[in-house]
Amino acid sequence: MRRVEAGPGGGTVRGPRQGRPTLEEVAERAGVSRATVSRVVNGQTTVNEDLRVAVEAAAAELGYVPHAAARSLVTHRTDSVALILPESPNRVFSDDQFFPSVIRGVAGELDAAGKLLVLLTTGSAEARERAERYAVGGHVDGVMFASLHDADLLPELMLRRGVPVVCNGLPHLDAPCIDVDHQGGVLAAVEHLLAKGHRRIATIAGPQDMVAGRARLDGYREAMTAADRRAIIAVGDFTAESGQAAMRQLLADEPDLDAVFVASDLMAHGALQALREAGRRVPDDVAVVGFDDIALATFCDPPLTTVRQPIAEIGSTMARAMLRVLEGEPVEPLTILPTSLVIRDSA
Amino acid sequence: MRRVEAGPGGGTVRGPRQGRPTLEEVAERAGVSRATVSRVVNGQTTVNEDLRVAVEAAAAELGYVPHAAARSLVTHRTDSVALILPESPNRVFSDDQFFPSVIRGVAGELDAAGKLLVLLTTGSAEARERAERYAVGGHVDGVMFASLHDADLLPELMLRRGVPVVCNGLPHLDAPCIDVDHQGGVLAAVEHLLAKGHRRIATIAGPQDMVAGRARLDGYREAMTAADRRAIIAVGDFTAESGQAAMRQLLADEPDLDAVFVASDLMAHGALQALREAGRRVPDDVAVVGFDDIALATFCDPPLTTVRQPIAEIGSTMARAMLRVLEGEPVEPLTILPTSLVIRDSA
DNA sequence: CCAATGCGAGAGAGCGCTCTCTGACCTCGC
DNA sequence: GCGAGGTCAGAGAGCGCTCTCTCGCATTGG
Repeated sequence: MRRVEAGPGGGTVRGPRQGRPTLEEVAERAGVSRATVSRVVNGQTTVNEDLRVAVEAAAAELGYVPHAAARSLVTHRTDSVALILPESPNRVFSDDQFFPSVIRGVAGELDAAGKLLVLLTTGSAEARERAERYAVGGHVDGVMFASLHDADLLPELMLRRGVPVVCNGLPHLDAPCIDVDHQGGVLAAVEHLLAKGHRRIATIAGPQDMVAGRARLDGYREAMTAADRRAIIAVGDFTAESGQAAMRQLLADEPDLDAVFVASDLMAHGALQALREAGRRVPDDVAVVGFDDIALATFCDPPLTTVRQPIAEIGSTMARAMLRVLEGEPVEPLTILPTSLVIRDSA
Repeated sequence: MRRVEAGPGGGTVRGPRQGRPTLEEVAERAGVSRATVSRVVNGQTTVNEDLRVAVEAAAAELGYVPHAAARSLVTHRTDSVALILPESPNRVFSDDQFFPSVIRGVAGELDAAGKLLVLLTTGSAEARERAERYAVGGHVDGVMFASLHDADLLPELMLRRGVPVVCNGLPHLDAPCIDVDHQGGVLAAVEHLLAKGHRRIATIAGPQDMVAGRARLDGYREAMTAADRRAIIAVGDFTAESGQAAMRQLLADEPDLDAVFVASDLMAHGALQALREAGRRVPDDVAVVGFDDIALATFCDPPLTTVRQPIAEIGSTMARAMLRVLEGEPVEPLTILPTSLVIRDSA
C-alpha cells in the first residue's frame, strides 16, 4: 500500500515506473495539458486532430486507464448498479432458478448499456448493513431489489438517502416496481382445472410475507369464489419439502380432492412425490398445476402443467427502468408482466 | 449531475442541506479536526474517549457515510473483488448449476470477510473490454476467474497490470488456481462400471477447449487403457441436446455398447432420452454415469449415478485464496478438490 | 525545578481526475 | 483595417478523504 521509493538496487533517481500511469503523465508525454487529455479520453470533439492523435498515442504507449475512484469522486457517477438479493447466498442459488434468471435478465441489459452489475446478498444483518453503506457510500449509481419481503426497510432507507431504487416484489413504495401478473396466471390455472371438470380444487400456497405468496393465494381464492367453490388451502414456503408435506396434509384433510394448484414448481414437485406415495395417479385421480415453469417442470413425472412467469424479463425490465431513472427520464411506477399457462401432462 | 444551486422558491443563501454530509461537516459539528473524525471512523484507538463520543454523535446525527471513491482514491483499496464468468449472461445462468454454485461459494466467503462481490460476465468482446478497464481501473482489489477457456488471455493481461488474480479451469498460469479432481472422479466412475461387469464402455466427452472437458476425457482414456479396453468416444458441448445427439451417434456406431460415461449430468440427461427413444433400458441394457451431481441428477429417470464435484467449494476456496493474496499471505499455487462417485440407479 | 519523553490532536499536502474560467489566436464583418 | 465574436487549449480549483508531520501538553526522572 505505501509507495516503495526504491527497489532492491537502491537509491537511483526515481526508480522504474511504478504503479499505474496517471493522466498527468500522459499529458506530459503528449506535450499537452491534463485538461486536453481528459477531453480526449472522454471523447469530447473540441480537440484538434493532431493533439488528439498525440494524446491517444501517449495513452496507448503508457497503457493508461483512468482511475475509477478519482473520476467518480468528481463526477459522482460510477457506471455500476447494484442488484440486491434479500436472501443468504445459499438460498439465492438454490434449485428454483428464480434469482439466477433475474440476474441473467439484469446482466444482459446492463451489459448492453455499458453499466456494471454489483451483486449483493443481504441474508444476514451484517450483510444488510454492508449493503447499505455500500450503496449510500456512492459505490453504485442505483440499487435494484429482487423479490423483496414485506418487512424489508432497506429500499426505503436507500430512497431516503437519495439512492435511486427500482424494485420487484413490493409495489407500495415510492420507486418504480416491476412484477408479474400472479393473479391472472392463477386464474388461468384454476379455470383450466374447472374446464377439465375438476371440482374439489385445493391449493398449496407460498409464504404469506411475500407478494408472490399472497397474490397467488388471492388469485386462487378469487377464482374459487367466482366459480362458487370452496377454497381448500395448505401453506408451504416454496421449497420441495414443504410442498410434499403440504400435499400429505391436504390428502389427510380432504381425501376426495381431485386437483391442486401449487404456488411454485418446486413445491409441485414435492406434491407429486406425496401423491405418488399415496398411490394417487396424476392427472387421473388428482390433477396438478404448478407456478413458475422452471426447467424442473419438464423433468417432473408427469411433466408439469404450470403457469409460466417471465423471470428473466423481470430482471431486464428492472434494469431498463433503472437506466431510465439514471438518465432522468420518466418511468412507469408499476409494470406488470404477463403470465401464461403452459399445459403439459399433469393437468 | 450538475449541482442545482437553488430549488423552486429561489435564491436563498445556501439552500437546504444538499448532497451527503462530508467528513468535514462532521468535524465541524463535533468541534474537532478532519483527522480526528477520520481516526474515529476508521476505528483507531488513539483518540480521547470524549472526542470519540462527540464525533460518533455528530456522525450519527448527520447520517454520515464515508464516500467510497474519496477513500479509495487515497488508500488504493476498494474492499470489493470481481468474479469473472467468461460466458454470456445467458450461458452463465443456464440449467447446469455450475456458475450459480460457484457464485454462492464465493459470495459466502467474501461476505464473511466483509468484502463485496462484483459480478462480471465476459461473453462478448465489449464485455471483456469493459471488464478489463473495470479491473485495471481500480474498481476492485482483485479478480477471480471461473471456468476459464484455454484461449482466454484476460487473466494474464490483468496479472501484467498488477491486478491480483485467482482462477479456476486454467492451471498453467502465474496465479493461484483452484480445480477439482476430474480424472480421479472419472476413474472411479469407469471402475464402478467395470466392477458391475460392463465391458463395452463408451464416453460422451465435453468440449475440448476447456480443462473440464479434456481432463474428463483423459481420465476415461486412462481408465480404459488400464483395463485394456477400447475407448469409444463421442463429443458434446455440455448441453442436454448435445448429449442426446452424441448418444444417438454412439448407438448407431456401436450398437452393442453396454455402458456410457457422460462428462456432464446435463448431457447425461440428454443421453437418457436418446436411450429411451432407442428402447434401451437403463441400467439393464446400458448403464449411464454422469458428472457434476447437480439437482437434475436426482430428477432423472432413473436417478443418475454420477461423479459429484464440490462446485460451491471451488468458489469458497477461490475466495479464500483471494483474501490471502490481498493480505499478502502465501497461497498454494494449485488446489485440487476431491470428487466422489454418487451411486443411484442408472449404473 | 527544568529537561527529556510520550501521547494525542491539528495542519496540510496530496490521491487522480473533471470542469469552469481565462486567455491566446484566428476569422469575420462593417 | 480594426474590433467583435468564436474556437480551442491551459490554468487552477476543488471532489472527500487519509496520512504524515508537527506541535502542544502532560508526565516523569534527575
